[in-house]
Amino acid sequence: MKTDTIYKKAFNHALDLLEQVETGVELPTENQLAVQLEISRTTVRKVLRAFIARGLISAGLPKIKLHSTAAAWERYPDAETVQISAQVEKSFMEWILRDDPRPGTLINELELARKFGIATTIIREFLNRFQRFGLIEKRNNAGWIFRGFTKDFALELFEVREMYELRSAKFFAELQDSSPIWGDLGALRIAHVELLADIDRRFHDFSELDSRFHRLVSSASPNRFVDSFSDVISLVFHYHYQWRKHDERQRNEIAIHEHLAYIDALISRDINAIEAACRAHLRSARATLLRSTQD
Amino acid sequence: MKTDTIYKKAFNHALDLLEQVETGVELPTENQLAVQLEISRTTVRKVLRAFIARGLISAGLPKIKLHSTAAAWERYPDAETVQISAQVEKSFMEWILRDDPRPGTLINELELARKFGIATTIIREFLNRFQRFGLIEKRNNAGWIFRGFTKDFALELFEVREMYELRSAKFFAELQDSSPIWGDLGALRIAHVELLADIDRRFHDFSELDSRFHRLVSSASPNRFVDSFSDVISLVFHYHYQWRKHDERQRNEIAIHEHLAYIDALISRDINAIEAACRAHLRSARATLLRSTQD
DNA sequence: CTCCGGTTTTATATGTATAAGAAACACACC
DNA sequence: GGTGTGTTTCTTATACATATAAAACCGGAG
Repeated sequence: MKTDTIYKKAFNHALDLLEQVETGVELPTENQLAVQLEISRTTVRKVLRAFIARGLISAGLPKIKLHSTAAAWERYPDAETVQISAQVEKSFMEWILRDDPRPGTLINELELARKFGIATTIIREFLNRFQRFGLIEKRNNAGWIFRGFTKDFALELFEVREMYELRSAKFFAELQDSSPIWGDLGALRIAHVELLADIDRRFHDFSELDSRFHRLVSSASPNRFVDSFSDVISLVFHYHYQWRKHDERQRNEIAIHEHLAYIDALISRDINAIEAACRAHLRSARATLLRSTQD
Repeated sequence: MKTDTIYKKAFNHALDLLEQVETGVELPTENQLAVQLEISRTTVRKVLRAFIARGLISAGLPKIKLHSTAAAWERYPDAETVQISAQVEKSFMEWILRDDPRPGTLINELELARKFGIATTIIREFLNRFQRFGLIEKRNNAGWIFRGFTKDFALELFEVREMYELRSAKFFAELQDSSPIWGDLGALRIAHVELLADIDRRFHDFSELDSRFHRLVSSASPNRFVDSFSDVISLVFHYHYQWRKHDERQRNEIAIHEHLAYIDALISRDINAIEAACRAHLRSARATLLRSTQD
């Protein structure tokens, strides 16, 4: 059966909102809440019923916030607010990082399902979607093979990444002055500088910044195939950073400097400078990745 | 339950093989047949049992081909020899071609399942895999949207295709003289010439030749991401050719000439000539595709 | 006629069941 | 001891069931 993670997440979210209003105030309509919480009215009503049952709001109409005890404000744990299908990727990647299966290892749907404590359907669905990341391969009627986090994988990944990144960077430089994307780039530059200033403590925040930056660059000229490749890169880097922790701080510091050079080149709109900065960054990112491959 | 399409296909295949030997001849072992038919021994045995039941071969060991009536040689219809999951793509694309849904149309799993006469599980699995073709998009908890065979789609597709094709062509030109791929290219050239000679009758054979040629070019420098994109192109062209039939013969004739020029450029190994021929071909392919988009 | 909340319908997410097929095991024979 | 068939076990492909969530429908009020 479908899990009620959406409801639980909405419940927590609605509780946050409710906390911020005074006792006695009227609540927004169901439709308004549905829009605000980005869920259907059906679920909003379920949340409201729960609130009423807990004595947080009045039962009649219009609904009013009531004064209530602290216990009634109990939230659902975060783990219960994510859909199973979303958890699978995490479980799967963690399994790879932990068990470090050899390239060529057979992946068994049932075994994974048992290991992760979920139904095979979900595993299958996940594997089918995950296929595009190039780390697994399907053999008809005979299961899946883990291809491994190999040198080939890294090289092939970067070959495509370089094509895409250079393409996007060139489009970026041609953006109108009036484009709001320049503002986003400025904000991102500041975020980089701030992170750099506090690098010793916050170095693991870089992974997310990295992903944001590269997505911004490609957003200058949307292309569904390029965009979808960003997911591949994000995933690989997200987990890669966890894979090789030992010089993470230093690696990230270097990467931030490269990003800053790249950002400044973009701002200068000098095509040659952009290409140089972009290539320099990719070269060093590839070298880092290659160092942690499996073969 | 799982369908027995593998068995039926193997049955037909084995019947073809059996037909070619004389009555009284001993059959290969089960293991040998398994290798030859590319299936497991379990299924080979099922086929052999069926053959025995039909009086085609002897029951004891060693198994011998018997003389039997024409009726015993009945085959399973082709439609029953493909796995359901493989049929879905066909049904789905035909649905798109026939119903011509507007971009933005909601796709309903249950409705499709009923229309195609299969379980929703399979539709879901298909949609998940099909996502990468960029024609549909998933909205969480709210089904799928058909994005349409639009101008944007064609342009984005060709942008990536051009990057990939130029890259592969360059690698191709650097292939060692001794590489067997040159032989394949020669054979493909001949196939093109032959098709051209008989273009009036065989013009629909071009679609397959097109796909073979582009795959050969990219095989010079394997890259899983590039290769996987070939599937996208093949699919689009395969169905696109069916979409706009009216000047198909002429379009294909032109494309064959472009291919020949491209092949000759590859053989010459002249980078500039290759790039020119490649771009020329892609430009015309894109123009053709654009003419049949939806908006 | 637009928005509201009550009610009903439909669709998706996830679990479970099972036949078909693959793989492993076992024993015999040359 | 390798190869062959009989037998058993395990895995995948597919169908089906059901709870949750989304969407559609509806009558009433401002």
